[in-house]
Amino acid sequence: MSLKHALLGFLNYGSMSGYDLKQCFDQSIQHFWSANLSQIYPTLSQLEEEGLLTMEVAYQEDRPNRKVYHITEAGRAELRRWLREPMETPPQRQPFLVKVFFGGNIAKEDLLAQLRCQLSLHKEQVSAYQGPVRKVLQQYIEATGLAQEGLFWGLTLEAGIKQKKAWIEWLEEAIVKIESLDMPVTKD
Amino acid sequence: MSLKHALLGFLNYGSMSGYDLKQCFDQSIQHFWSANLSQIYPTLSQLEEEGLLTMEVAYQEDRPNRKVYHITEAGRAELRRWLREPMETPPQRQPFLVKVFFGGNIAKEDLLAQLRCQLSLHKEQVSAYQGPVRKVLQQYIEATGLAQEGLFWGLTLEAGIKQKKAWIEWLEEAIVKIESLDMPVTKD
DNA sequence: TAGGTCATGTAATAGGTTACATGATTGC
DNA sequence: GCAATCATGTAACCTATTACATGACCTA
Repeated sequence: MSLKHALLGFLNYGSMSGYDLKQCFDQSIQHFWSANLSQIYPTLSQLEEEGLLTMEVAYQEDRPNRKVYHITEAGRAELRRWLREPMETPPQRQPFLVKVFFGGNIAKEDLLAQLRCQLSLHKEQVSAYQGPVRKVLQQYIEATGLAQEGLFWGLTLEAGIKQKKAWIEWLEEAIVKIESLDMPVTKD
Repeated sequence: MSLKHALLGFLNYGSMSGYDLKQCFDQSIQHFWSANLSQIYPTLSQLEEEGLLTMEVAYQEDRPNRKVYHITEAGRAELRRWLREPMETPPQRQPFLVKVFFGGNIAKEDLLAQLRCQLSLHKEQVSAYQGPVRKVLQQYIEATGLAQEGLFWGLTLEAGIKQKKAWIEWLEEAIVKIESLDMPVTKD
């Protein structure tokens, strides 16, 4: 499970609570991975049981107490083991392509509306990646002073941007092709 | 759920058994969707209960009997409803990028090995898409005589190829960047 | 005779989402 | 007064994967 290893990865930078980890996810890897608190908390307990983390309660006044997790040597070893482990390319499910595949069942204009909607969403996202997301990553690099890792973080963003751009290109071409198509208009 | 609607989509071309549907999946949409028989069978029963399909047993000698499913008017309506329904872009989880993000924890050569492995896998897949997968799709178009839908099917293949090519480009660039990097070699 | 095709399923497990629950403090 | 932030969780549900079960026929 990548979630486990992402948690180990962040905790290897420094000890944190589940709540903190959620912020880390949202601020630095949300463009290719996300997790809910309701998934993070039980997973942390599990990692503790497995001896990959230890937990310590930080008592606070005025605020709820925090459970601060620390990575163990076994945790570090497991992280490195996983990072080196070979992997295949997991099949990417694309529900949108299911719609295109069966697009002959609806009117041309309805299909085009779908494609145009996806196009604008992907354009928004790529703008976000190139603007705010990149900015937050940059701040993250400066805050941690991890220049070396900053390069890897940047690479993951580049990957996201490339993917989005490929979608945009394809959508634009698909729209043109479908527009110039003779298709029955009456489908209800 | 896209699986349900993919099943409806195929059954709208013609009545089939679960086993047949599995072949349809493997022959025409496996590059963006896949399903196991153990998932298809219960889903078909569910669709029948919902009144979107009807079932008829085809008795056979020498072979196990087949359960042939037919789409109903309600099923067709549901398919069209779903096809027109607006959707966002589902977040794509990329476990490989998690590895890159935390790549600073392993030796440069180990990371490069991972990138090169992914590169060769994606290259293999894009070749398959441009060769055998395209061929099978072409045969499917000829067999069904559905030229109009053939265009949509082709578009989904193009999308897959674009995605793969984007990955390949990114991997090649990433490899070059990481190769020219000064990194501590000793990580165990 | 061993493995593949045809044809159906169930059960267990894993991974993720959504809803629900609690409760104090801070800012508008 | 109301929403957001901080901080933790549980429970139900959905989707998908893997393993298991059956059994006949066909091909190498």
